[in-house]
Amino acid sequence: MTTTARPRKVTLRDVAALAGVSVATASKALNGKDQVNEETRRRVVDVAERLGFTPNTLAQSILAGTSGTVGLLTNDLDGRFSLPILMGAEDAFGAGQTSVLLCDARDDAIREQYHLRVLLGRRIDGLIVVGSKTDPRPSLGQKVPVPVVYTYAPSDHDADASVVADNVRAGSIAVEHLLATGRRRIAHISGDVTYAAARDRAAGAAAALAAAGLEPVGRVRYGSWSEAWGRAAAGVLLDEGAPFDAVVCGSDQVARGVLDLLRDRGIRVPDDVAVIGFDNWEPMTSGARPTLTSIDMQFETMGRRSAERLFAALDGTDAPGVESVEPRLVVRGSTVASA
Amino acid sequence: MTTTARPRKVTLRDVAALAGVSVATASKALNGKDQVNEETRRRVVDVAERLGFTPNTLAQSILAGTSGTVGLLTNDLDGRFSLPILMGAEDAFGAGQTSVLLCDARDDAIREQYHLRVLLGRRIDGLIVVGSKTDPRPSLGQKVPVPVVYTYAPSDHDADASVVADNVRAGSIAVEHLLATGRRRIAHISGDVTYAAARDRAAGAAAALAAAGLEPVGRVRYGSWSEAWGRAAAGVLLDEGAPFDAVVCGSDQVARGVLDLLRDRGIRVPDDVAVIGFDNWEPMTSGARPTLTSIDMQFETMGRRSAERLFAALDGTDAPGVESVEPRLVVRGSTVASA
DNA sequence: AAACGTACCGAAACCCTTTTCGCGCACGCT
DNA sequence: AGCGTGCGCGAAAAGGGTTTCGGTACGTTT
Repeated sequence: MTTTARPRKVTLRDVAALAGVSVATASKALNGKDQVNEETRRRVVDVAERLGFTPNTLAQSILAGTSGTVGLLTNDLDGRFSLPILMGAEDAFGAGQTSVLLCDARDDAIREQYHLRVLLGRRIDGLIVVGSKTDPRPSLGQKVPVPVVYTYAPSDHDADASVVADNVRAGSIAVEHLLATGRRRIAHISGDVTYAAARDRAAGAAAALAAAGLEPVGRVRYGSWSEAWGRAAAGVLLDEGAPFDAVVCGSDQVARGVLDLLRDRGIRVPDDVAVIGFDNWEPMTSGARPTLTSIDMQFETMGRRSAERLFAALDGTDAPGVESVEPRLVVRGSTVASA
Repeated sequence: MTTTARPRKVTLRDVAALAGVSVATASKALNGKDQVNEETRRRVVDVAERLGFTPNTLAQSILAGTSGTVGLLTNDLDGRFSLPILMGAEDAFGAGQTSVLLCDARDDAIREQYHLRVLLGRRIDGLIVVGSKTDPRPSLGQKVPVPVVYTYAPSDHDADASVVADNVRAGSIAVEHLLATGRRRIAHISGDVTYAAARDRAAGAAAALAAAGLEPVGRVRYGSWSEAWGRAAAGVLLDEGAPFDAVVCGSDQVARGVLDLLRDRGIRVPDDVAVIGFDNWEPMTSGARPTLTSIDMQFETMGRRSAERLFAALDGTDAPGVESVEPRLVVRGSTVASA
């Protein structure tokens, strides 16, 4: 238990003293301000380096009025959606000199309030709130004295700024791709109906079908976001006997289940039936046989955009409202043979 | 572009003024110190509430000398391993009044140095460094003036504090479980040989086999951490003809591939062959047919332990050294029929 | 009535850095 | 020699909160 007394933090005063100048001069020397002799500056910089001086950002912040930090309040830290968003945001901020304070509220309003207090106490310059579902979430309201950007889940208040995935568009893109590959009889096996993401994707898919003057094969089958559901639903679909040449799946996991069952039944993909998923989740898409075509929701872009809009809000140059991020089609073997 | 002039932050001075007391009294009133009349206290608290006063933690920190924040420096933000660690740590800290500053160095030493400077500038009280592989990583050295805990990847310096997954033990546990279910001819299909995790698990498995007086079926087959590799290796294993009744797989993804190929070849799991994976990654284990028995490396526990050790180090009551977290067996259908 | 105690309150110092402003000094010019 | 000029540096204030210490007012004791 050698309590090796950690060296007291070295302060600007120490540097100044050792360099034989005042703190004011030391400060100017280190910050590249003029009004300081080049020779003096060298001496100060030298001492600072030798002492391992690091300016206390806290003290700078208190004076500047801005802390150079933002809060990242997530509700779904174990989900795989919030992670890329987090990455994108951290990336966008890290490039500047903004640091990220991470909090996980675990979908609990009490915890959220608690974290909010702490973050405000730390004088964050802004806040990004990451939802756990795509469904709109209650706004933190106007009581928060810093700009807020909601992402993944939009705020239910119009005047707030939100960045969301465009699930409706994603649904359309999926169907349009299937149509482009010559499919005409398209079934839809989705996920949990209580998720707006499931319903939105279905709506987009339906719209694209209607625009092409086609009828869907059966109605959308909702269930859960699991492979088991994908297998079960695909089995039922086959047993019902209505012919189909493509299946839009609510997520990559569901698609994976569908693929497995089709394979079991000896149905060739993509020759007999094309399959497409959502999320472009690499472990699912690359492990599948054949590899899975999917719609990437661009979570990382969402994170970056959230950060960018937060910056804009800090400058006072951000129009509130919901911004959708365009999804991206990633073609693989489950829809196109050569891919 | 309604630049709604955000309300200037309300300070203790404002509260004091409005309550008709000095800042000192206001401070004492709000912090529950004695030496303040109960009636005065009520008045101050009341005003503070009405003004939405939040004490400036930065100012408190500058005085206290400790910031109440810790750095979480990860190198693998997109990996699924660091995330639960992060959660565990955030959880352990969030319970107290410590906030987490998140940085992603993306395995780049330059970026790491940069982030380190920033974090030290922000006067973090401690630092957790999350590696991207389980292989030892270069120590940040003694230059860092705050306690550091390395996790996932241990530091290569003995005097540092590290928290790691016990991959050797995990390998042994896997084999012991297979032996307990009556298996005797055990093959091993691993992942990328350049990963210490792969080699450690293999070593543990080999030790457990040897302890039971058994020979492995063939040598460990290294490849990559993918389902495709699992399928390929399982195919080769079958074609070689040496009988086996169990396969230890380097990861859940590899196991999934092995399961798929066995299924293709009409081999029954777990009746003919048992399969076990590592990581207990839910999307893999639950989607597999049958569901996959796996060894949970307890990442979340690692995160929590890292936080706890960091706390201990702050108290000066932490012995340096590497601490292993005990893995946990999770039995499912791929090794036991009834499960 | 004078001395003493006590309970409250407030001025000021402190933490660390930045920034403004003024001072002193050396130099060049008249 | 005297004056103006400009450069280099330092004193001091600011920023928000906590804490120490001194002071005030009131009630109590002798």
